[in-house]
Amino acid sequence: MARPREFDPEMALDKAMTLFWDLGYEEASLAELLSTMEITKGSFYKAFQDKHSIYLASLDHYNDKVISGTVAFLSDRENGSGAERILGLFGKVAEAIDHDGDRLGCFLCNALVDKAAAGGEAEAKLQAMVHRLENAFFKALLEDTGASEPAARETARGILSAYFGLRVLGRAGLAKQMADDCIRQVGRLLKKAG
Amino acid sequence: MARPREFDPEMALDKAMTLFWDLGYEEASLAELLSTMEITKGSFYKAFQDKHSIYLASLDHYNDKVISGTVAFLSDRENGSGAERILGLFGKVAEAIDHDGDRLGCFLCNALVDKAAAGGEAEAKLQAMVHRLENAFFKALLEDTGASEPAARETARGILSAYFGLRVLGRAGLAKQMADDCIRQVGRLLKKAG
DNA sequence: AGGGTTAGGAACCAATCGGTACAAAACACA
DNA sequence: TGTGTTTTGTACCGATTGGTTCCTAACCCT
Repeated sequence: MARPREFDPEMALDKAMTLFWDLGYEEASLAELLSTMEITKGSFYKAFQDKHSIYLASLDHYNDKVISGTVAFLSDRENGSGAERILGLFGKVAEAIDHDGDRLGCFLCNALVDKAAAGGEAEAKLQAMVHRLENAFFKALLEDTGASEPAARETARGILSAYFGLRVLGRAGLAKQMADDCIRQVGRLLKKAG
Repeated sequence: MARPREFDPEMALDKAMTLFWDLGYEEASLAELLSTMEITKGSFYKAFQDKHSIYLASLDHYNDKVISGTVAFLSDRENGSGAERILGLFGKVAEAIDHDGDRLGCFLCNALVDKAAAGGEAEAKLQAMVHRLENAFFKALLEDTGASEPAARETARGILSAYFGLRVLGRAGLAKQMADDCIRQVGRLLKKAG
């Protein structure tokens, strides 16, 4: 019935997400977005409302892809006990850092700090993602130890903050030296109080 | 010998620092800088080289004022044992968050994530500040327990990541609910392995 | 009081910002 | 083969970006 679009919207969104992830909201200019998405302005504004809208869409995309993947990993009993899964997640992060030299960090963590995103819809999305992560830690902790719910909740939050801290250090380029030590400390939190 | 300047350069720098702290590098526009510093363009470019230079100066200023204050607090035996001082620091952070509703977070932490600052001189300054903090934790830990240096180093890094994580959560507006739990977990890290 | 020197402030700058308008192009369907 | 519909690309928009110029104002010192 009409001219078909020449690009895959999801692929384009994925590229946009990566750019926001790397640069933050303001620093990712429209021009850079267009070039990395490999579309032109016309297509951009037709497919995605405007810059702010595609930023929100990028947050959702991150939630759907990355956070969901992380939560799934933390929930999957095939990855070992709850504590093993949590340590496994940290191990994967550390590996990405000093194997692939990852300096992107975590989009969620970066966006939490990014003031341009703050307020309104974005903040609500971010907080929802944080709670998803927290609950994934919480459930993993509850599962393999007989810990009380309040104790597991507390530990989950401690691990959550250690997680964000590690991602900050990773982005700063310092985690290569520190990641292993940080993870061993997370391991201590997992021992018998979890 | 000449016309005296009508503003206090250190006060102005302090204002600039706070704006960068709150908004990040890009988001803090020159216009906003000028209005919060209460000077005009002429004075600005005469006293401080350009935007990037005053950003670097702001980082130094933060190091001199805030980081130094934190390190001093962590070193001062009048604030209790090493572990008590560390918990005291976290307590102060938590108090700022749910008493004054602090959403600024930590400039160091924010800047570590801010890509606009990344690379070159800024990154070196940031890493130096991180190491100052790490060493302050390390020394506090070494002091009151008879822990080995490697063990204290490891714990210091775990605490460092928990610290940054808490600051991220604080900036996200989530620490009000989580701060106490996070701190109790830090307390666990301080027990006998520190 | 006057000269030397510096700060202050406004006018101006090109470049870039995000966003819009609109015509040409490419398809589906009749 | 049109015809209607949607995508695509480009030209254009005002606003704002960081930065420079340059004249005037204000001061210290002799």
